[in-house]
Amino acid sequence: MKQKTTAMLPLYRKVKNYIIDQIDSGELKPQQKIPSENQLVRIFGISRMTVNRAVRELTDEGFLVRLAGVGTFVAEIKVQSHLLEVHDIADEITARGHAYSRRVIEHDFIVAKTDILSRMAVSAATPVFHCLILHFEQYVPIQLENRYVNPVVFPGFGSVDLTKTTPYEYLMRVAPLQRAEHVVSAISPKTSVRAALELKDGEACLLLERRTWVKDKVATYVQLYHPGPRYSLKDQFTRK
Amino acid sequence: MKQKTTAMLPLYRKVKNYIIDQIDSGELKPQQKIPSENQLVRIFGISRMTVNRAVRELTDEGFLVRLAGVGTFVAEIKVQSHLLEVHDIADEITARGHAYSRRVIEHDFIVAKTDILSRMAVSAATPVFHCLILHFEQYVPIQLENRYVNPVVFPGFGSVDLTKTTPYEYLMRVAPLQRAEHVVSAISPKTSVRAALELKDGEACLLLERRTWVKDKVATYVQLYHPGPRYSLKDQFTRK
DNA sequence: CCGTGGAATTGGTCTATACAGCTATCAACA
DNA sequence: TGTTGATAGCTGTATAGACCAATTCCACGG
Repeated sequence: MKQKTTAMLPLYRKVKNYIIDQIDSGELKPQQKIPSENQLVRIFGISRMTVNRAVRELTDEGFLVRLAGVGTFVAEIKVQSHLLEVHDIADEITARGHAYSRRVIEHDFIVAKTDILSRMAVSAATPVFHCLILHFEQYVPIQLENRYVNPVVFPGFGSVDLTKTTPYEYLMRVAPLQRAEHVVSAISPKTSVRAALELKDGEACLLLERRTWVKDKVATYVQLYHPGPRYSLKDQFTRK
Repeated sequence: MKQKTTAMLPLYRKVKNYIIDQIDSGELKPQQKIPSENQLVRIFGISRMTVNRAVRELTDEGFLVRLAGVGTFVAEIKVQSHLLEVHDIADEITARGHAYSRRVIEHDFIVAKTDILSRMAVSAATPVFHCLILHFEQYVPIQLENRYVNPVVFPGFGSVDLTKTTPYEYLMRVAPLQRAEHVVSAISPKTSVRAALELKDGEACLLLERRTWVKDKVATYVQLYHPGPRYSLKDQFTRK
């Protein structure tokens, strides 16, 4: 029986894991310098070509940034890939040079309905954090954020001042995520959503549902409602 | 003045370009075997490690598939990356084990409206191919495909029998694409679309617009309409 | 006729070494 | 004081050689 134990991993994979684990655990933080190739050579007792491959691949994958003559550094958290990058809506809007504002409608600690619970894979006895925030671009509502947060992963979320910090900002600062799932669909909004987004009768709504994981636990489940006439998702890619 | 000419590219990059160019030009087709590492060593007169790096990176990037003891082959066209993979809807449905069928509503050679022309970056004097196809999953309409095809890139598209071949199948066979753009939005369908997709009054519609490029020319522009209640886009990613 | 056991081919990994180019530092010099 | 220049440490690329593992194929023997 052939097991993929750590012991039989190729050396360059071990080095990659060594570095990734330090980033995940927080021992290595963004901007921080990692050991040089020659230091890693000494640490592992392997050749520099092998270390080089490990570090180069992590760089290609976006975890590290290298600067010849200076060193190798942990990259800023990258949470994108795929069309659906995980961004802060506030950053996005200000990046367009537009005015951003938001209104925190709810921020509480609730026992969620069963459909939410099942999506978060938490037991019915566990209350979860919840918030409902309306985001404005140029004073026009552009996103309604209905978010559920797992208190096991983010125990401090209840005491965050969401008027000063966006959920994104807080969650990213506390724990880097490792997995995400997106579902995009078009819906006819319920009246409450329609009212919030100032949609006319019959106008459609783009719903983006996102689940993120931290250490194999669902960290958050969020429903992002967007006004159909004023919002679209765009994605480009070129190869080579 | 330092120019990034071909001459001063690193060797492994030259090998990568050599292979990619053969794929792009059609000299190497999917499934086809490429020269072995030792053959490339002889062709370029460089060391195997360098060839290995080139081929390994192309494999990581999805252009090639390797099989130890057998050889290296050109991968099936990968036109994904990002959430919005470019697939054949027919394959997708049959892969789910469902019945697939389609109805070709229109297939013609028209002078498109200005908004279409501008999206395709062709002059007003140039007629383009057009087709309108309704796709069914289990005999229920699931996608309305409104496609415009640049005759400069695909001169033979007008004479394809779309009841036997899907546009995707034909287009992919004739020319691999190099760039794509997707825009996802939620709309309230016009009556014609609503009727085709058998939507009830007030039901939303998920619109996916896609432009693809071949050799810096817009090859196709397609609008894909989906019934909101019966369709969603899903995307997952895990790192590591 | 079938299977078994090399041998050849191919990819996967690793080593030891080399040289080029870039950058920060610091000492020597004008 | 301010500039120059050497140097040490870093990444980037490339080489030649080696061993292993997976696969294919063919010759040989039952």
